[in-house]
Amino acid sequence: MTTTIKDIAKRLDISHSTVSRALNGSSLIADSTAKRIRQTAEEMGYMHSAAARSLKTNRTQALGVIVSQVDDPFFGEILRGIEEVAQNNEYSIFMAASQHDPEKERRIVQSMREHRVDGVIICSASLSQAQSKQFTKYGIPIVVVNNQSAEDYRYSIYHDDVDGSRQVTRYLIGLGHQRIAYLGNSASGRTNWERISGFQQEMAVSNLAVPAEYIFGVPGGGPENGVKGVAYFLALEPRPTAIVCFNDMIAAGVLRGLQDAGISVPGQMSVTGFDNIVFSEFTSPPLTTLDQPKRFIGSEAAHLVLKLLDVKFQEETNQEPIVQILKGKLLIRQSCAPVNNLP
Amino acid sequence: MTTTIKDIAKRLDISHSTVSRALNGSSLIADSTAKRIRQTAEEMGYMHSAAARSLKTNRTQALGVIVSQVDDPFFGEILRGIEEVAQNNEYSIFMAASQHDPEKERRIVQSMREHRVDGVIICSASLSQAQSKQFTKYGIPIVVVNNQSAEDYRYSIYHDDVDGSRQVTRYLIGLGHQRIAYLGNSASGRTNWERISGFQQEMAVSNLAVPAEYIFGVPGGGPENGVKGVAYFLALEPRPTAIVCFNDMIAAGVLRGLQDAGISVPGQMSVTGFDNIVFSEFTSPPLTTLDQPKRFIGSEAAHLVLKLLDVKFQEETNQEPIVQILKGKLLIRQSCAPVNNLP
DNA sequence: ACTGATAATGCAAACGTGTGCAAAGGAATT
DNA sequence: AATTCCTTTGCACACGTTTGCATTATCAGT
Repeated sequence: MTTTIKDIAKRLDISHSTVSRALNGSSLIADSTAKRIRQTAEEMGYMHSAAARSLKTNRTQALGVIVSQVDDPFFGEILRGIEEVAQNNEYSIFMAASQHDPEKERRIVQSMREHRVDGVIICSASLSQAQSKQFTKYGIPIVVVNNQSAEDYRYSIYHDDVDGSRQVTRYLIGLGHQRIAYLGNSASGRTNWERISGFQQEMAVSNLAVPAEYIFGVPGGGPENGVKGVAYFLALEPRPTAIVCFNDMIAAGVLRGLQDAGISVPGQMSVTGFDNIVFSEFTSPPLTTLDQPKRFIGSEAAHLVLKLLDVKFQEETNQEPIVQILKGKLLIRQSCAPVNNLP
Repeated sequence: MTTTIKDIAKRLDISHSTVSRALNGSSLIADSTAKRIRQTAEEMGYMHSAAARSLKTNRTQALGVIVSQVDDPFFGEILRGIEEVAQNNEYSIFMAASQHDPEKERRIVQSMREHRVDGVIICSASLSQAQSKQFTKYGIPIVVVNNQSAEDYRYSIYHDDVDGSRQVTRYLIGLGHQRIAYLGNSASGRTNWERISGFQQEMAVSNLAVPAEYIFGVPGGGPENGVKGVAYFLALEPRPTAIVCFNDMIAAGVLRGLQDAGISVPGQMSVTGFDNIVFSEFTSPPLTTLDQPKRFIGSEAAHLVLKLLDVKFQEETNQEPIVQILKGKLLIRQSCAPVNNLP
């Protein structure tokens, strides 16, 4: 049997309420008795029952984190940021992957409601509005990271994809490129639009034309789609001299495709990635990419939920939406070069 | 207020025990009333209180997963395997990263004990014996995945690293290599030893000598260590013609180092990885590596804890240790070639 | 020595469930 | 019509905490 607060009380011939207070550091209890209690609690291997406690307090000290895929290295880093601040604030995390499956989403949301998580962080999972309402309806605060759906959430952390995409494009333009193509991921919503938009804005600033066929979308964010995309662009006439890719995975596929086609990077074609996932440094050539502060995004998201959970905050504030937009930084490596032969 | 079982009872002018039974599908309740109850439960947006329930039942339907790093792509895939079967069996998962920090480990173990997780899966976190005893002592079953420490656990899932390493080495020998070096990760315990051991065994089978300086250890599993390692091997005389790397990350670093040194792969040097993490396919050249069934390892681990939790199993069995050893498969890509100029 | 205030502790109810046992209501058997 | 039996429901307690309130012990001030 696990030892309870009452066991300790009995052993010390004391009321269990005293034990409870002592263990929670109440100032009501005399130092001497508090000390004795803590000591025998230790001896008996006592451990709080989170269940019993949260039954009374309506707090579980647990956060729910919903991610679309755990094995996506991008989420891995965000998760790390979240986990770190959760841990530092004595919160545990419930993790679940939706895999873009509505039925799984339903079950995840249900399970998290049953466990009465104090708050929820949704990572790029395009969770349906209906599901997320299940939380807000019952007063469970939600923070959304890099929201993909068009729906608006009150509290969210974004990466500034427009700005990031502009940085990348500007760099390429600075290298003298004029025929720049964009390879997007149609399966991704808002993120993709904003990256396209940033690309177009920056091109427009420099009065560079973007023919419609220079913007292409592939149906996913994996490397295999980069291979597809590059095949498309190579068939174009005139051919672009640089390709801005939706993310690093796709860019890796593009590099592979170009190599197979015997086109040297960056000699004959410049390529950029996006996100700076861990291995983008080890493609060949190393990928010039936009370093998105993933871990920081995660930790900010966690800080935000915790803030929403803070009683002081709940009272004082007018409950205005909080949206935090973080900027990334261009990371220049070796996949881009100046155009040598202008058209 | 969240609606409780009693609210439903009151609304239907019925006892709350009847509601409880109906909602748990007890056969005692008449179909007609059960139906009415389920329906109004739905209407009122009722959701079980996991806390209250587990207070009575001593079951939380939650598993703890301790990992050393969430953002390691290797663990990401294992996690996915775990998460999938947990979800399919109505279990939630508590995730925490130890970061190799003993203090964090302590807090994680405490938190999981407080939350009374039904079982724990430890992934390559070299959790101290003292901490893991905290679980077993209180009857919480543990399954260990790829245990690094020398300590023995009753239930564990291993990858057969000896066999994997032999497969890789045999392949290289088959290509005609005779001077083969091994680049290990000294920070990793058992895994590293076994991979070295497999390497040596296979070399011995073919009567090939392994000079002491051909086995080198770097202090970590990241790519930067691959760069270090390759510098060491290149200075050797005679130089090896192939390098067997501890894992894909290190191999990626080796590829980078070789490229910087102007040595072509696989023309002048063959390189192998280990694990087959997602991007090993996108290094240049694509890495020949040992495909470790990571997702499967994860799902097997989850199945094993669930089995340990099963009452039937607990009764029937003589409680013998269960150790499952899974074999990986050599994945031939383009980082290895036959030796052209034998010494 | 008595009052009043303060510090420390105990009592008991509640949180939302599950479940053994008793009870009620029929239906079936005698 | 009385008995037995089965089906369905309710009663009441327990799970391990927290917490408002009452109670006791302690002590200073008159």
